[in-house]
Amino acid sequence: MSATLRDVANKVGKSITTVSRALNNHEDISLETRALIHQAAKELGYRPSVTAQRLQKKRTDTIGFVLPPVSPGFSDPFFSQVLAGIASQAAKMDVDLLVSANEDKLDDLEVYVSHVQTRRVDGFILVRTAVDDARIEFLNEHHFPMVTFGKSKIHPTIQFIEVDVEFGMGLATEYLIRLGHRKFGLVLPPPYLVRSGAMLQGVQHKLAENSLQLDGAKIAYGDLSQRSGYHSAQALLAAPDPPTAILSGNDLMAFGVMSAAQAAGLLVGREVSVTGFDDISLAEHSQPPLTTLQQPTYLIGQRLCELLVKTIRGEASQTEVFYPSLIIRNSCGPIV
Amino acid sequence: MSATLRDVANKVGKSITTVSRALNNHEDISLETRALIHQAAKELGYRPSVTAQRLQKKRTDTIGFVLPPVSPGFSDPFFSQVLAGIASQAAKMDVDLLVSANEDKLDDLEVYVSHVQTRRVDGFILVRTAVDDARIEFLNEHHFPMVTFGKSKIHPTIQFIEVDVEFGMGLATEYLIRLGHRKFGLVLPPPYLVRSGAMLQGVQHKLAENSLQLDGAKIAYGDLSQRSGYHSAQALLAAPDPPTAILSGNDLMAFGVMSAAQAAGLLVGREVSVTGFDDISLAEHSQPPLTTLQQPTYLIGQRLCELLVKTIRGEASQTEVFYPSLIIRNSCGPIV
DNA sequence: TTGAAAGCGCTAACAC
DNA sequence: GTGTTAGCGCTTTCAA
Repeated sequence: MSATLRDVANKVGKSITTVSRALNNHEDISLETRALIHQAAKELGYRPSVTAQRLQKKRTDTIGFVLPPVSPGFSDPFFSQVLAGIASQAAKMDVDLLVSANEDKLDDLEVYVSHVQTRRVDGFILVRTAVDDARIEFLNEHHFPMVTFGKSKIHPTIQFIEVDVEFGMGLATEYLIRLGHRKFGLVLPPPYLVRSGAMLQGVQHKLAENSLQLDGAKIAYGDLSQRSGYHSAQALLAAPDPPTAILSGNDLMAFGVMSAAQAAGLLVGREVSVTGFDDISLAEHSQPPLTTLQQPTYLIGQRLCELLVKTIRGEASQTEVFYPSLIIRNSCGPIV
Repeated sequence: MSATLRDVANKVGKSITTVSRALNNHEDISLETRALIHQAAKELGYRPSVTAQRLQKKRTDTIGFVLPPVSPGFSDPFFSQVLAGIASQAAKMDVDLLVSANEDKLDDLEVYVSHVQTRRVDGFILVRTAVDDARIEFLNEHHFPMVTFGKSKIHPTIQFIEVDVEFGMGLATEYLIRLGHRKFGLVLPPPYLVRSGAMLQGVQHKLAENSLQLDGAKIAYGDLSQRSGYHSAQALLAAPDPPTAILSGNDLMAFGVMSAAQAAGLLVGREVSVTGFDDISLAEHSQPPLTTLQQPTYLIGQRLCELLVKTIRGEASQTEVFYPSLIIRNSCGPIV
């Protein structure tokens, strides 16, 4: 098949070792031989076998990413973007990206355990940090490198990239208050996600600052799909004294919220205001275009990867916090 | 770190060879020793090193998937779904999935070349089959296993999974004709994609069957993003004698088309009809909900993976063609 | 039924 | 500067 070190060695009449070192540009090989060997390698189309290198180096130069569970039919465009960022950065840093999914309904954790035990990857990128996160627990116990998207409250020392969602939701809330809204509804991500609680706090703090408060009955939890946004909003809107503004934990749910409002005969942006979170590309072209919180999705992916690889390599690295910005479109309007 | 064969061998006082064979359930090891060894392995938490296995077996048990180019800010939910399907099937078939992206604007092909040369994967899944596809050309030359999503006209012998888009577009066209439409516009995928030409044919054939024909000036090509759908539709709608129905090559562009129509003051589903292709989950909740062609995205991913792995393993396998079905929602209506 | 030995392709200590 | 030797963890002849 493909040329090996031995082939190159034979061709130039040197030992395998010499060839290896020449190709890795070690100083102890004469410039002359180095050039000779590089030349020969090129002619033979030699490329090292990564597998052999991995065995010898006892590293995989591979990082793992487990797709958030997808009910067939639903997938979050947000994470596709993050993944694209990770993949691009991985190429730059010369590591491979191993993407996995749960084998059907197997426990999420199984995948991580298996990958660790078989030494398939050098570290993991975790998304959707949970309040009590079994993955973090497990990896931490085994001193396995990881970075998380969203800081873990329980393990604050783990490297992370964060979007300050509390700040973000505060921004949206403030905006809605200025528009005159006083009755708010929330459609949050599942409560077991760290992000969910932070979002709630963001809203509550901002309301408190303005001497307002949130009716506990006006908080709904979805599963991040439009469908769940739709149903949550239906309930919120059907209740007595319905909210005039609904903040959603992600854009997908916000789309569902808008649909529900429209199905209820409400004009979004006039009779009811809706905000999202993420600013996926669809948000710009929804009907009406969605007011939402933008986060640098692709960049986040890149940073996650960079942080992890640096952590693995023992290089200096630092966590990073992004502050989302409010993108004002037409899904919110002044209270009538 | 983690236990190796040697550790197990030492523990039971047998040779490494015996342990290896016992663990792989070779018949030539007494049931007794086998049980003993399995027991010991379990106690030590032994798991084989995949890297070592790969070196020895000269296979990587890994398949490659290169993300379609993503302009940061744009990513097609359709492919996230496909990817999820691939990943789930990969887990089932016990192979790893290596996901790559182009390092910035490097030629798409580079990634494939590099992976082949360094023997990183055993085969590739290709999406977005092009009319003249350099990737297929290259892999074929090197006798490297691959499956494509969408049959290649030039290399018809390569295994593929196909959605009959010609049939699909025919379905949509027929539906629109029945609604009374006579003036059609098209927003197609880039012409270098096999799919683009097939879609055009689907429309043209159906029109011809009904003694209608398509004005060449009413064909626009987008890049699969909403944005391009928007601009294409703007042009189509601004021209003299504009179409009353616009068929789009994917849902994302259809969203853009709807936005453009709405921006031009047209009521989608009444004054202008729009269809999409893919039926991504957003389609159900767009405003208005999009009439589109459904294809079993997740399943397609699974089949692609299955087909590739079987091909690699030399098992019997067969290409498969899916026929999309028309999902009628509210973006189309009778001609007024 | 079991073990010794070789080798997958590479890197790294240690000599010369 | 360069080569010899060993070894990463595994599978697989081939003997015993």
